[in-house]
Amino acid sequence: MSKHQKEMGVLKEHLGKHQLKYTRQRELILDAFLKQEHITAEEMYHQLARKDPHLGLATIYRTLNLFCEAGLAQARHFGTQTQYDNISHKGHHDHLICTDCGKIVEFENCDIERLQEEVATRNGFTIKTHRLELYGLCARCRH
Amino acid sequence: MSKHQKEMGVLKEHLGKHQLKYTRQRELILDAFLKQEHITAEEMYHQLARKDPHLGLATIYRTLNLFCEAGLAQARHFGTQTQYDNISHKGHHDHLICTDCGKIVEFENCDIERLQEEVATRNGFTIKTHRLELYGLCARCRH
DNA sequence: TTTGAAATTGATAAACCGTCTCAAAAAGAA
DNA sequence: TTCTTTTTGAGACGGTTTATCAATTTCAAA
Repeated sequence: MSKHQKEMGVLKEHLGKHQLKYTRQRELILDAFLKQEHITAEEMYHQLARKDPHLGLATIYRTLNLFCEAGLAQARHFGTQTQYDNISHKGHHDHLICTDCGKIVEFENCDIERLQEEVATRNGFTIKTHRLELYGLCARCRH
Repeated sequence: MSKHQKEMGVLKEHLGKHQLKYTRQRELILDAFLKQEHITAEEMYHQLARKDPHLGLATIYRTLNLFCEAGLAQARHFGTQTQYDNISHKGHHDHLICTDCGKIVEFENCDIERLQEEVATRNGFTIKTHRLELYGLCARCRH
């Protein structure tokens, strides 16, 4: 009995609508995915290698893309890799990044999020996720 | 006499600080880059092929990455390619990105920028640049 | 202006990420 | 069970970006 009844329901509904099948691999990958806020295919590959050493990387890519189509995940290109964000995981945090020492401070700001919504609405968009990074110098590196 | 005195100054200062040299290729690439709002390495490669048929693709990648380090450019990964944004072109533009069709809408929002400054100040940071990307569905893809 | 150490270049090889291919296996309806 | 369809795993593949390295260029010092 999984803890992720709701998400599993969403997935099964999507599978049903598209003549797709519910497989052991898809269940395994869904369980691992829902525990994360965001993950890359490569990370998941290593993470699941213990549970199923024969699970192929291609299957993980296929399945994460399937989750995107089902509305459970959201792909985001970060650096050279693709991050798959867990949509159901809220509390999105943004980053302040020091370009000198690499220090990263996480923050959350409701006012900014509200303004983002406004901008999106004005342009006919519906936001699913966002990414905000502020680059500069931290207090120590400014001197 | 270039039109881009200010940016060239920024580049030369960065070069000086890091024992790097000012070359014909870097000047050529900077000129081409500053005319664009954003460009890929491949696009620039073709664009500059007429002026210098022997200019290598690797040099373009190296130089665009150098511009990022100097604070003149900002890399953005979309799809399989990397877009190099011209920081100076506008104040700074942010992006609304449709995850379905890839459509990109640029926007600027002073209120958001002001709130960003507040967050930074509160954390002792001095912002040099930022990156804000809103991911979702555009009006057409929502249906 | 020449000299010489250090950085840069161009050409191409290599790495990297993600997708495609296809035979074998699994799912699921009848 | 049987049969059709989908999925899987393994590796090949394709496109983008980085690494390699000998030859060239820059630029500071003589």
